[in-house]
Amino acid sequence: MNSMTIGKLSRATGVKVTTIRYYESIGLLEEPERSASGQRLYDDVSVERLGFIRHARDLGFPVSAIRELISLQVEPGGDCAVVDQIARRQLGEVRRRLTQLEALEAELKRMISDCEGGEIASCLVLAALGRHEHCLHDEHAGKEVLAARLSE
Amino acid sequence: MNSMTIGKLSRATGVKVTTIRYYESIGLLEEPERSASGQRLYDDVSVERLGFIRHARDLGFPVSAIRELISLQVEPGGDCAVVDQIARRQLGEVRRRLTQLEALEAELKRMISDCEGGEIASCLVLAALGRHEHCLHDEHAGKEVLAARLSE
DNA sequence: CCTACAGTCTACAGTAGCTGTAGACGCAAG
DNA sequence: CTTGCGTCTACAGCTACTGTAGACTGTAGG
Repeated sequence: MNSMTIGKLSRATGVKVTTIRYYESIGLLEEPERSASGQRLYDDVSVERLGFIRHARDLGFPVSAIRELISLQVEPGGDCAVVDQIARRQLGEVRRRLTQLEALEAELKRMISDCEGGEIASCLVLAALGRHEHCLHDEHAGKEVLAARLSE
Repeated sequence: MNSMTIGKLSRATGVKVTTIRYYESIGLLEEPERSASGQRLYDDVSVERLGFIRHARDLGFPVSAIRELISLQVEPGGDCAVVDQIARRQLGEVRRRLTQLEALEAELKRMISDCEGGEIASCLVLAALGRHEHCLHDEHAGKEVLAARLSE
């Protein structure tokens, strides 16, 4: 018998118990069997599925994309191009963030190296944060990429 | 007279009206004067302050850090080291994310280039997502950096 | 068999950093 | 005077979870 409780599934996949229940609640994982007392019972297939979800999440795929990937997985006769497109979109996203972060790293590095210590009144980090008109977000720079929020 | 409504402040700084009100509600911006009819009235100093906040947010500083920076700004006799430390912490964060994203980019690129089209049943992107045991999150890799969520 | 304790259950609130909505009021131009 | 945008408050919603409360279950030791 290959049935396990939610805790074992959690340890097997590295996904927290609460997160597993959350995935079930939003329909990413289908509802599992229950024991007589109502505890969720999973099997090896569940480990596979949750591993897939976790890996996709770790790669930064949003839940909506994962939902799409799962629905595609279910009909194995379909065209691979859709999957490819989702992966490419994700790669584009990752590259966009990389570009942003590289710019941020450069500016932070510059700010910090300019700051030679001393009193706050003359702190160059604070000054740099104030000098917003010459930095990333110049209204006329036309680089929308940089204007996008980091956390997006 | 240099007084402006919230809409003008929004246009002057590139911060949305709703976001300005949100910043006020969480105490990042102090409550402004009001007109007789209750509309918020700002001045050039407000533009400075909001610009500072926006720039710091764009650099990825969390609101809590910005709050700290503002409170430091208010007492100009203090030591610059605290500011420096916040900036360095932020730089560390940015670099951590850069490392993660570079790894993700590599894996996504590999996944996509492996996929030569065809049917979903044999799609290598989906297969790669399933093959979680050999990828970023190998339990024994010991690289916690890579295990951290992208969206953090 | 009893007790202790870890594990599980549901349901709901909280997190960050906003965005969107509803419905009422303000203000300037035609 | 009306049109239409701007502003107001208050609250719900977003993503992807995390944390909490309070009750129940399962198991190992004594």
